[in-house]
Amino acid sequence: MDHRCDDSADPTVATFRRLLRTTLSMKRALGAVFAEAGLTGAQFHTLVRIPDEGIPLTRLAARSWADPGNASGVVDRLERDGLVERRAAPHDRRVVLVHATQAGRSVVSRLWPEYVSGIHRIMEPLNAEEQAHLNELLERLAGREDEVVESIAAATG
Amino acid sequence: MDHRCDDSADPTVATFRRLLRTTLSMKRALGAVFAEAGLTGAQFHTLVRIPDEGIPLTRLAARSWADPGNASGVVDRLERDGLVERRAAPHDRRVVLVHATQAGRSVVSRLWPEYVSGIHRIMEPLNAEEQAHLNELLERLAGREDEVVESIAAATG
DNA sequence: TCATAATATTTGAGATCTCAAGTTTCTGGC
DNA sequence: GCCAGAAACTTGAGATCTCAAATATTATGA
Repeated sequence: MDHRCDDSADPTVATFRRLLRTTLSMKRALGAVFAEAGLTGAQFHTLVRIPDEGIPLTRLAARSWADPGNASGVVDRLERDGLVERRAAPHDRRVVLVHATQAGRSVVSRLWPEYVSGIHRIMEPLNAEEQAHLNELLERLAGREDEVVESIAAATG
Repeated sequence: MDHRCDDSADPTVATFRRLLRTTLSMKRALGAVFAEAGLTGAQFHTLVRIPDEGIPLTRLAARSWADPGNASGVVDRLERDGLVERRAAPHDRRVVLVHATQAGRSVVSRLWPEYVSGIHRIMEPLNAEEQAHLNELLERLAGREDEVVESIAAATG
Protein backbone atom coordinates (compact mmCIF):
# COMPACT_ATOMS: atom_id res chain seq x y z
CA MET A 1 0.00 0.00 0.00
CA ASP A 2 3.02 2.19 0.12
CA HIS A 3 2.65 3.09 -3.52
CA ARG A 4 -0.88 4.39 -3.01
CA CYS A 5 -0.44 6.13 0.33
CA ASP A 6 2.82 7.96 0.03
CA ASP A 7 2.55 11.02 2.20
CA SER A 8 5.88 12.40 1.11
CA ALA A 9 4.26 13.20 -2.23
CA ASP A 10 2.01 15.74 -0.53
CA PRO A 11 3.91 18.58 1.13
CA THR A 12 0.96 19.47 3.35
CA VAL A 13 0.76 15.94 4.73
CA ALA A 14 4.52 15.81 5.11
CA THR A 15 4.51 19.04 7.10
CA PHE A 16 1.69 17.79 9.30
CA ARG A 17 3.53 14.58 10.00
CA ARG A 18 6.70 16.45 10.77
CA LEU A 19 4.77 18.57 13.24
CA LEU A 20 3.57 15.47 15.09
CA ARG A 21 6.97 13.82 15.04
CA THR A 22 8.92 16.87 16.13
CA THR A 23 6.55 17.64 18.97
CA LEU A 24 6.69 14.05 20.18
CA SER A 25 10.47 14.13 20.13
CA MET A 26 10.56 17.40 22.06
CA LYS A 27 8.16 16.10 24.68
CA ARG A 28 10.30 13.02 25.17
CA ALA A 29 13.41 15.13 25.54
CA LEU A 30 11.83 17.34 28.18
CA GLY A 31 10.66 14.28 30.12
CA ALA A 32 14.13 13.95 31.63
CA VAL A 33 13.60 17.14 33.65
CA PHE A 34 10.52 15.75 35.37
CA ALA A 35 11.75 12.20 35.74
CA GLU A 36 14.63 13.45 37.85
CA ALA A 37 12.06 14.54 40.45
CA GLY A 38 9.86 11.45 40.11
CA LEU A 39 7.18 13.38 38.23
CA THR A 40 5.61 12.87 34.84
CA GLY A 41 5.03 15.64 32.34
CA ALA A 42 1.29 15.62 32.99
CA GLN A 43 1.88 15.88 36.73
CA PHE A 44 4.29 18.80 36.39
CA HIS A 45 2.09 20.66 33.95
CA THR A 46 -0.89 20.17 36.24
CA LEU A 47 0.99 21.14 39.40
CA VAL A 48 2.48 24.25 37.85
CA ARG A 49 -0.96 25.57 36.91
CA ILE A 50 -2.34 25.62 40.45
CA PRO A 51 -2.58 29.17 41.77
CA ASP A 52 -1.91 29.93 45.44
CA GLU A 53 -5.58 30.36 46.25
CA GLY A 54 -6.51 26.96 44.79
CA ILE A 55 -8.60 26.17 41.73
CA PRO A 56 -11.64 24.03 40.90
CA LEU A 57 -10.60 20.73 39.33
CA THR A 58 -12.52 21.30 36.13
CA ARG A 59 -10.90 24.68 35.60
CA LEU A 60 -7.51 23.17 36.29
CA ALA A 61 -8.23 20.54 33.65
CA ALA A 62 -9.06 23.20 31.09
CA ARG A 63 -5.83 24.99 31.92
CA SER A 64 -3.76 21.93 31.13
CA TRP A 65 -5.82 20.94 28.06
CA ALA A 66 -7.05 17.75 29.71
CA ASP A 67 -10.51 16.38 30.23
CA PRO A 68 -11.89 16.36 33.78
CA GLY A 69 -11.79 12.58 34.06
CA ASN A 70 -8.14 12.65 33.19
CA ALA A 71 -7.27 15.52 35.52
CA SER A 72 -9.02 13.69 38.37
CA GLY A 73 -6.58 10.78 38.03
CA VAL A 74 -3.53 13.00 37.78
CA VAL A 75 -4.63 14.85 40.92
CA ASP A 76 -5.13 11.48 42.63
CA ARG A 77 -1.47 10.64 42.11
CA LEU A 78 -0.26 14.11 43.08
CA GLU A 79 -2.34 13.85 46.24
CA ARG A 80 -0.97 10.38 46.98
CA ASP A 81 2.54 11.85 46.78
CA GLY A 82 1.64 14.74 49.08
CA LEU A 83 2.09 17.49 46.50
CA VAL A 84 -1.53 18.51 46.36
CA GLU A 85 -4.66 18.65 48.55
CA ARG A 86 -8.36 18.53 47.76
CA ARG A 87 -10.48 20.94 49.79
CA ALA A 88 -14.19 21.65 49.78
CA ALA A 89 -15.31 24.89 48.25
CA PRO A 90 -17.30 26.98 50.73
CA HIS A 91 -19.97 28.26 48.37
CA ASP A 92 -20.64 25.17 46.22
CA ARG A 93 -20.44 21.64 47.53
CA ARG A 94 -20.01 20.18 44.05
CA VAL A 95 -16.69 21.93 43.63
CA VAL A 96 -13.36 20.43 44.70
CA LEU A 97 -10.65 23.02 45.14
CA VAL A 98 -7.18 21.76 44.35
CA HIS A 99 -4.41 23.31 46.42
CA ALA A 100 -0.66 22.80 46.17
CA THR A 101 1.00 21.76 49.43
CA GLN A 102 4.27 23.22 50.63
CA ALA A 103 6.04 20.18 49.19
CA GLY A 104 4.31 20.70 45.86
CA ARG A 105 5.27 24.33 45.72
CA SER A 106 8.84 23.51 46.56
CA VAL A 107 9.09 20.84 43.85
CA VAL A 108 7.85 23.29 41.25
CA SER A 109 10.25 25.98 42.41
CA ARG A 110 13.13 23.56 42.20
CA LEU A 111 12.18 22.21 38.77
CA TRP A 112 11.15 25.46 37.13
CA PRO A 113 14.64 26.70 36.21
CA GLU A 114 15.53 23.33 34.68
CA TYR A 115 12.23 23.27 32.85
CA VAL A 116 12.88 26.68 31.32
CA SER A 117 16.47 25.97 30.44
CA GLY A 118 15.49 22.60 28.97
CA ILE A 119 13.01 24.33 26.70
CA HIS A 120 15.59 26.90 25.73
CA ARG A 121 18.00 24.12 24.80
CA ILE A 122 15.33 22.45 22.70
CA MET A 123 14.43 25.67 20.91
CA GLU A 124 18.07 26.70 20.50
CA PRO A 125 18.27 25.97 16.74
CA LEU A 126 15.93 28.90 16.11
CA ASN A 127 16.75 32.51 16.92
CA ALA A 128 14.25 34.83 18.57
CA GLU A 129 12.84 36.08 15.31
CA GLU A 130 12.33 32.58 13.95
CA GLN A 131 10.69 31.47 17.18
CA ALA A 132 8.31 34.41 16.95
CA HIS A 133 7.48 33.44 13.39
CA LEU A 134 6.89 29.82 14.42
CA ASN A 135 4.63 31.04 17.18
CA GLU A 136 2.64 33.14 14.74
CA LEU A 137 2.20 30.26 12.29
CA LEU A 138 1.05 27.94 15.08
CA GLU A 139 -1.31 30.55 16.43
CA ARG A 140 -3.06 30.66 13.10
CA LEU A 141 -3.33 26.87 13.02
CA ALA A 142 -4.77 26.61 16.53
CA GLY A 143 -8.28 27.01 17.76
CA ARG A 144 -9.89 25.39 14.77
CA GLU A 145 -10.53 22.00 16.37
CA ASP A 146 -14.30 22.39 16.51
CA GLU A 147 -14.65 23.63 12.95
CA VAL A 148 -12.47 20.88 11.53
CA VAL A 149 -14.21 18.10 13.43
CA GLU A 150 -17.52 19.46 12.25
CA SER A 151 -16.37 19.73 8.68
CA ILE A 152 -14.98 16.19 8.72
CA ALA A 153 -18.23 14.94 10.20
CA ALA A 154 -20.17 16.73 7.48
CA ALA A 155 -17.99 15.28 4.72
CA THR A 156 -18.31 11.80 6.23
CA GLY A 157 -22.05 11.90 6.71
CA MET B 1 3.35 29.94 42.40
CA ASP B 2 1.86 31.72 39.47
CA HIS B 3 3.89 34.81 40.16
CA ARG B 4 7.13 32.85 40.04
CA CYS B 5 6.39 30.51 37.17
CA ASP B 6 4.76 32.65 34.55
CA ASP B 7 5.67 31.16 31.22
CA SER B 8 4.01 33.93 29.28
CA ALA B 9 6.88 36.15 30.35
CA ASP B 10 9.31 34.03 28.34
CA PRO B 11 8.54 34.00 24.61
CA THR B 12 10.55 30.80 24.06
CA VAL B 13 8.54 28.93 26.68
CA ALA B 14 5.30 30.39 25.33
CA THR B 15 6.16 29.20 21.82
CA PHE B 16 7.04 25.75 23.09
CA ARG B 17 3.78 25.48 24.96
CA ARG B 18 1.87 26.67 21.94
CA LEU B 19 3.56 23.97 19.89
CA LEU B 20 2.38 21.28 22.31
CA ARG B 21 -1.13 22.67 22.56
CA THR B 22 -1.62 23.20 18.83
CA THR B 23 -0.35 19.75 17.96
CA LEU B 24 -2.62 18.15 20.55
CA SER B 25 -5.59 20.02 19.17
CA MET B 26 -4.78 18.95 15.61
CA LYS B 27 -4.39 15.33 16.64
CA ARG B 28 -7.78 15.41 18.34
CA ALA B 29 -9.39 16.94 15.27
CA LEU B 30 -7.98 14.25 12.99
CA GLY B 31 -9.20 11.53 15.33
CA ALA B 32 -12.68 11.83 13.84
CA VAL B 33 -11.42 10.36 10.54
CA PHE B 34 -10.21 7.16 12.20
CA ALA B 35 -13.06 6.85 14.67
CA GLU B 36 -15.51 6.62 11.80
CA ALA B 37 -13.84 3.32 10.82
CA GLY B 38 -13.44 2.04 14.38
CA LEU B 39 -9.70 2.69 14.36
CA THR B 40 -7.50 4.78 16.61
CA GLY B 41 -4.81 7.12 15.34
CA ALA B 42 -2.07 4.77 16.46
CA GLN B 43 -3.71 1.87 14.66
CA PHE B 44 -4.12 3.80 11.40
CA HIS B 45 -0.59 5.17 11.48
CA THR B 46 0.76 1.69 12.13
CA LEU B 47 -1.37 0.03 9.48
CA VAL B 48 -0.53 2.59 6.84
CA ARG B 49 3.18 1.98 7.29
CA ILE B 50 3.09 -1.72 6.45
CA PRO B 51 4.53 -2.38 2.99
CA ASP B 52 3.07 -5.10 0.76
CA GLU B 53 5.96 -7.46 1.41
CA GLY B 54 5.57 -7.22 5.21
CA ILE B 55 7.94 -5.72 7.74
CA PRO B 56 9.64 -6.80 10.99
CA LEU B 57 7.78 -5.50 14.00
CA THR B 58 10.70 -3.54 15.36
CA ARG B 59 11.20 -1.75 12.05
CA LEU B 60 7.50 -0.99 11.91
CA ALA B 61 7.73 0.50 15.39
CA ALA B 62 10.57 2.77 14.31
CA ARG B 63 8.54 3.88 11.30
CA SER B 64 5.69 5.03 13.48
CA TRP B 65 7.93 6.55 16.17
CA ALA B 66 6.80 4.02 18.77
CA ASP B 67 8.75 1.71 21.01
CA PRO B 68 8.61 -2.01 20.22
CA GLY B 69 6.63 -2.88 23.32
CA ASN B 70 4.02 -0.37 22.29
CA ALA B 71 3.88 -1.50 18.67
CA SER B 72 3.42 -5.08 19.83
CA GLY B 73 0.20 -4.14 21.58
CA VAL B 74 -1.12 -2.09 18.68
CA VAL B 75 -0.44 -5.02 16.34
CA ASP B 76 -2.25 -7.30 18.81
CA ARG B 77 -5.42 -5.27 18.40
CA LEU B 78 -5.06 -4.92 14.64
CA GLU B 79 -4.63 -8.68 14.46
CA ARG B 80 -7.66 -9.24 16.68
CA ASP B 81 -9.70 -7.15 14.22
CA GLY B 82 -8.37 -9.08 11.24
CA LEU B 83 -6.52 -6.18 9.66
CA VAL B 84 -3.04 -7.63 10.11
CA GLU B 85 -1.23 -10.98 10.32
CA ARG B 86 1.95 -12.07 12.03
CA ARG B 87 4.15 -14.43 9.98
CA ALA B 88 7.47 -16.05 10.72
CA ALA B 89 10.50 -14.70 8.90
CA PRO B 90 12.27 -17.44 6.91
CA HIS B 91 15.88 -16.42 7.61
CA ASP B 92 15.68 -15.40 11.26
CA ARG B 93 13.41 -17.07 13.76
CA ARG B 94 13.52 -14.13 16.12
CA VAL B 95 11.77 -11.91 13.60
CA VAL B 96 8.00 -11.52 13.30
CA LEU B 97 6.90 -10.17 9.95
CA VAL B 98 3.76 -8.04 10.08
CA HIS B 99 1.56 -8.25 6.97
CA ALA B 100 -1.62 -6.32 6.17
CA THR B 101 -4.60 -8.52 5.29
CA GLN B 102 -6.93 -7.75 2.43
CA ALA B 103 -9.32 -6.20 4.94
CA GLY B 104 -6.52 -4.05 6.34
CA ARG B 105 -5.49 -2.85 2.91
CA SER B 106 -9.05 -1.99 2.05
CA VAL B 107 -9.59 0.01 5.23
CA VAL B 108 -6.51 2.06 4.52
CA SER B 109 -7.55 2.68 0.92
CA ARG B 110 -10.95 3.84 2.04
CA LEU B 111 -9.64 6.08 4.81
CA TRP B 112 -6.68 7.56 2.97
CA PRO B 113 -8.57 10.24 1.01
CA GLU B 114 -10.37 11.42 4.15
CA TYR B 115 -7.10 11.40 6.04
CA VAL B 116 -5.44 13.61 3.43
CA SER B 117 -8.38 15.97 3.09
CA GLY B 118 -8.69 16.20 6.87
CA ILE B 119 -5.06 17.27 7.10
CA HIS B 120 -5.57 19.78 4.32
CA ARG B 121 -8.49 21.26 6.19
CA ILE B 122 -6.42 21.51 9.35
CA MET B 123 -3.51 23.16 7.55
CA GLU B 124 -5.78 25.44 5.55
CA PRO B 125 -4.98 28.65 7.47
CA LEU B 126 -1.46 28.57 6.01
CA ASN B 127 -0.69 28.89 2.33
CA ALA B 128 1.86 26.66 0.59
CA GLU B 129 4.74 29.01 1.20
CA GLU B 130 3.96 29.34 4.89
CA GLN B 131 3.61 25.58 5.24
CA ALA B 132 7.00 25.14 3.63
CA HIS B 133 8.46 27.66 6.06
CA LEU B 134 6.85 25.87 9.00
CA ASN B 135 8.28 22.61 7.74
CA GLU B 136 11.73 24.11 7.51
CA LEU B 137 11.58 25.52 11.05
CA LEU B 138 10.40 22.18 12.43
CA GLU B 139 13.07 20.33 10.54
CA ARG B 140 15.72 22.37 12.26
CA LEU B 141 14.14 21.68 15.65
CA ALA B 142 13.90 17.93 15.11
CA GLY B 143 16.44 15.22 15.63
CA ARG B 144 18.01 16.77 18.67
CA GLU B 145 16.38 14.55 21.24
CA ASP B 146 19.55 12.69 22.17
CA GLU B 147 21.68 15.80 22.54
CA VAL B 148 19.09 17.57 24.64
CA VAL B 149 18.50 14.62 26.94
CA GLU B 150 22.23 14.30 27.41
CA SER B 151 22.66 17.99 28.05
CA ILE B 152 19.81 18.01 30.58
CA ALA B 153 21.30 14.97 32.30
CA ALA B 154 24.67 16.72 32.48
CA ALA B 155 23.14 19.87 33.94
CA THR B 156 21.17 17.83 36.47
CA GLY B 157 23.63 15.19 37.56
C1' DT C 1 33.43 -25.13 20.28
C1' DC C 2 31.51 -22.51 23.76
C1' DA C 3 30.60 -18.77 26.56
C1' DT C 4 29.15 -14.12 25.83
C1' DA C 5 27.15 -10.20 23.69
C1' DA C 6 23.70 -8.38 20.80
C1' DT C 7 19.05 -8.52 18.56
C1' DA C 8 13.85 -9.27 18.13
C1' DT C 9 9.89 -9.66 20.51
C1' DT C 10 6.80 -10.19 24.39
C1' DT C 11 4.98 -9.14 28.81
C1' DG C 12 3.97 -6.44 33.00
C1' DA C 13 3.64 -2.27 35.80
C1' DG C 14 2.41 2.46 36.16
C1' DA C 15 0.60 6.61 34.00
C1' DT C 16 -2.12 9.05 30.37
C1' DC C 17 -5.83 9.84 27.57
C1' DT C 18 -10.68 9.74 25.66
C1' DC C 19 -15.28 8.72 26.22
C1' DA C 20 -19.37 7.45 28.51
C1' DA C 21 -22.09 6.62 32.51
C1' DG C 22 -23.22 7.56 37.33
C1' DT C 23 -23.54 10.74 41.72
C1' DT C 24 -24.10 14.72 44.09
C1' DT C 25 -25.32 19.35 44.10
C1' DC C 26 -27.00 23.67 42.33
C1' DT C 27 -30.46 26.56 39.47
C1' DG C 28 -34.29 28.27 36.99
C1' DG C 29 -39.01 27.97 35.79
C1' DC C 30 -43.55 26.82 37.38
C1' DG D 1 -41.61 24.88 47.34
C1' DC D 2 -40.96 21.35 43.68
C1' DC D 3 -38.89 19.42 39.65
C1' DA D 4 -36.40 19.05 35.34
C1' DG D 5 -32.03 20.28 33.57
C1' DA D 6 -27.30 21.74 34.07
C1' DA D 7 -22.84 21.54 36.33
C1' DA D 8 -18.76 19.39 38.92
C1' DC D 9 -16.67 15.38 39.88
C1' DT D 10 -15.74 10.47 39.94
C1' DT D 11 -15.36 5.99 38.06
C1' DG D 12 -14.74 2.37 34.59
C1' DA D 13 -13.49 0.48 30.07
C1' DG D 14 -10.40 0.35 26.28
C1' DA D 15 -6.18 2.03 24.13
C1' DT D 16 -1.56 4.30 24.31
C1' DC D 17 2.77 5.08 25.91
C1' DT D 18 7.29 4.43 28.39
C1' DC D 19 10.33 1.59 30.71
C1' DA D 20 12.25 -2.50 32.43
C1' DA D 21 12.54 -7.41 32.85
C1' DA D 22 12.30 -11.89 30.60
C1' DT D 23 12.68 -15.13 26.54
C1' DA D 24 14.32 -16.84 22.32
C1' DT D 25 17.58 -16.62 18.76
C1' DT D 26 21.58 -15.21 16.30
C1' DA D 27 26.24 -13.35 16.03
C1' DT D 28 30.88 -12.90 17.88
C1' DG D 29 35.28 -13.80 19.83
C1' DA D 30 38.66 -16.51 22.65
